Amino acid sequence: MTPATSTRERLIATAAGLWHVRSYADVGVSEICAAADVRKGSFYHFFSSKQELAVAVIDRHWEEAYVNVVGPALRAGSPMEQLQRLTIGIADEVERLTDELGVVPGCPFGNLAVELSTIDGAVRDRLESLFHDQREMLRRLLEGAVEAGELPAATDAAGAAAAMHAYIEGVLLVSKNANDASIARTLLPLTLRLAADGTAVEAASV
Amino acid sequence: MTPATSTRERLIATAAGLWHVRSYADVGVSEICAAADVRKGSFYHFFSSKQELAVAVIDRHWEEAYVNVVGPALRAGSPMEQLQRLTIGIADEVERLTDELGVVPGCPFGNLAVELSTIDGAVRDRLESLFHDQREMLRRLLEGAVEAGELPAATDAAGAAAAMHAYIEGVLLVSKNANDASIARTLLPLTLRLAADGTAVEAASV
DNA sequence: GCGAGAGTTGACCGGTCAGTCAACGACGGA
DNA sequence: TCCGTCGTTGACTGACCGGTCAACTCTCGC
Repeated sequence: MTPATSTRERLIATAAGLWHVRSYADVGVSEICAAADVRKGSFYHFFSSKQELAVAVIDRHWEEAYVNVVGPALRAGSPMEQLQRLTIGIADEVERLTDELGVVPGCPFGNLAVELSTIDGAVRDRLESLFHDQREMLRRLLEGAVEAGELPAATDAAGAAAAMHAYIEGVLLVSKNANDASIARTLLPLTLRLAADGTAVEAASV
Repeated sequence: MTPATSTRERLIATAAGLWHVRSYADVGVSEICAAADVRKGSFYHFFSSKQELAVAVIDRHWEEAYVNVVGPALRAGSPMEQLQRLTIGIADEVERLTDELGVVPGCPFGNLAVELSTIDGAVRDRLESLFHDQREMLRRLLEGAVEAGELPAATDAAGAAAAMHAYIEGVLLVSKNANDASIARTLLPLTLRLAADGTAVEAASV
């Protein structure tokens, strides 16, 4: 018989796909089980609740995103080149998922954050820790860019990293609502503008 | 007896508040009715479905946002000053709502967009039209800034407006997940960086 | 051969969901 | 005075929700 992990893995992968395209609330445990060809009793053998599956799904999404998008972008080049390749890689992934799923699914983390952050503390905490890691990754890249002379020494790397992270989430949100992957393609490269020292444009007095 | 509009208005206001803090799926028609002190039969006298109420709630949120935030910001000053006051006004509103509701509620439009855009076409379409109007508003401000010499003539106003809109949505998303209104306060002023011509920073070859 | 534990099964639970309906005022115009 | 309409009421529906459970099978160490 298939190994013990197979059923559990199938549930995670199935839920990840269904929740990404629709929403956490709209796809119930029964539907996930049916799609994964697993009986409900088995589901609760592996997960104590729907919420616990959600946490596992979040981890799975990040593992896959790291392997398919983040890792390749960081493999070579100067820090700013890596950042640029990261934004392009995200746009590539949006297009790939759109073709695969027939709809622009948005960011799996942002989707769950919006739907559950004020309702489910466990999911919110996992997402917050993940967002923190993502911002840290961007911050290290920006600091590397400063060291390499690609950005001014006065750059606020942590602030810019937080802004870039928020921007990427926002772009994926509006692409999803418009159901238009080309929006991500167009807007994501502008992420780098947030790394620039904006003192000139921010100097306008209030 | 109270005029005909009162019950309907109460339902819209109650649903707007509950959905903003929690989520569309998590707050049902019965709970809205109970909180608004309306019987379910009356609900379906005014709205043919939960979805129809959602559309009315979206319109209501925009009316209020325009009166409380957008209108005041656009009342005076140069275009760039107006933009800057808009970002500050949004941060003010986030803090006000956080104090009032006890939690950072995020953007009511972004929240519904993420939760429903791939599920409910009517809600998606209303939000898309609203997002379009918001981007147009930003575009006009940016074009005004170009005319006033506050931005270079080569500025892509439409592109920058789309980027700024996405950025604001993203900032509200991450503030909500972190449940920290100060994030919005810190990040929203950086919106203006997206208006700048980023050719220098975007020039890094891939 | 024989337990033990992991994995599986399908029937089942109470509760809640969005939505329906027939009956019942209240009230304004004819 | 009567009637039509707008609003209201509360009981009701069928479907589905997340979750439970006892019984069963399979595999593996002993």
